Amino acid sequence: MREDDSNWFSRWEEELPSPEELMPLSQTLITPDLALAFDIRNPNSNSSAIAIAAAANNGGSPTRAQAHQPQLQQQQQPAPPSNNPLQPPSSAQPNSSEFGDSADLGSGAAGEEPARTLKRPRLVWTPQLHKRFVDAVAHLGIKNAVPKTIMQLMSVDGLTRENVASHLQKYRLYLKRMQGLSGGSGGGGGGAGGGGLAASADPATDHLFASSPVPAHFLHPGRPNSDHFLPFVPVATLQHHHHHQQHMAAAAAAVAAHPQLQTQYHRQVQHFGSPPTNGGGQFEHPFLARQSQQPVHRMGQPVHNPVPGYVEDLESANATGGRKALTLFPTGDD
DNA sequence: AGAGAAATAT
DNA sequence: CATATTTCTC
Repeated sequence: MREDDSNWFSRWEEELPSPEELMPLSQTLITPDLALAFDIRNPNSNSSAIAIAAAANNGGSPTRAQAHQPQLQQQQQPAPPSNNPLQPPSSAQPNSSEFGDSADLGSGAAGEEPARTLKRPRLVWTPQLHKRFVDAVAHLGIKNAVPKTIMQLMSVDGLTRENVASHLQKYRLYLKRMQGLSGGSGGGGGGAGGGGLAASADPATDHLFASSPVPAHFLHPGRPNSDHFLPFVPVATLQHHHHHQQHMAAAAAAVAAHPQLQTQYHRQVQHFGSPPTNGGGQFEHPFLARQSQQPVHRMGQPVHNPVPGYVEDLESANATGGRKALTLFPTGDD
């Protein structure tokens, strides 16, 4: 499996770029937290590139649009209303900013602990997040691909075992499905491979998974077949005539979440943001005190979150310089 | 205690 | 309706 090790390493970067990923703005600016810590004031202070994935469930909306997933990307800034509009992700450069922000899982460790019993908002599995998930699983191997390990490997703050477990379940199902129609009959080896889009039982579900290339042998353990799947990312299901600003809000893996108690109208936001860290695994950042937690406002009010919720690139990719992205992972293959 | 699968909620 | 969350069981 050493081979894999080296492989995944290089693969990691390759798999990073996704059409969808590029679309959303993945600009990483100075986080409010950071700014505060450094006492820096950015004129543009729209820094908080908070990608808020709001899942608007229209229960009784007259508007009957197809099953869309209205995910809004909002960037709110704690500062004055003078908000700067979104900036086009002009630079397609991978943000190598790795700042660990503290995710408040509904419980601020910063001195405010409203309630730890608060229910966690819905987690939005963005392609990126999923990618990370897949990567983790891939690196771990199906064998060790257990929720706990995966979760730990992902180092995604806010992610809980349940989340992973649940997703893992789905993922396995997806894989199984793929196996079924790809190699099932006749051994057309790799029929569904590249395109893989040919037959999809669940367009929506598959779509997400399709976003991330299957590491490889995922489909058939025991057979180290290096069937390379084409990096071809099926952008299927892109049949929207309207140009919306929405799309996959996937700027980053996560978004700021905060306990907004909305009965039915849910705009749950999730805040994540734990980069793979460096050096040694996952540590806490001595700096960046978490002063997230904003006072709970009454609902109905546009809550600006002073929360240091910002997104950033998931992976730190490469860097010849000398930074190791996700490394030192106990691949633990015995 | 943890993982897997199913059921439920949103 | 699909997805994610929650619960139960092994």
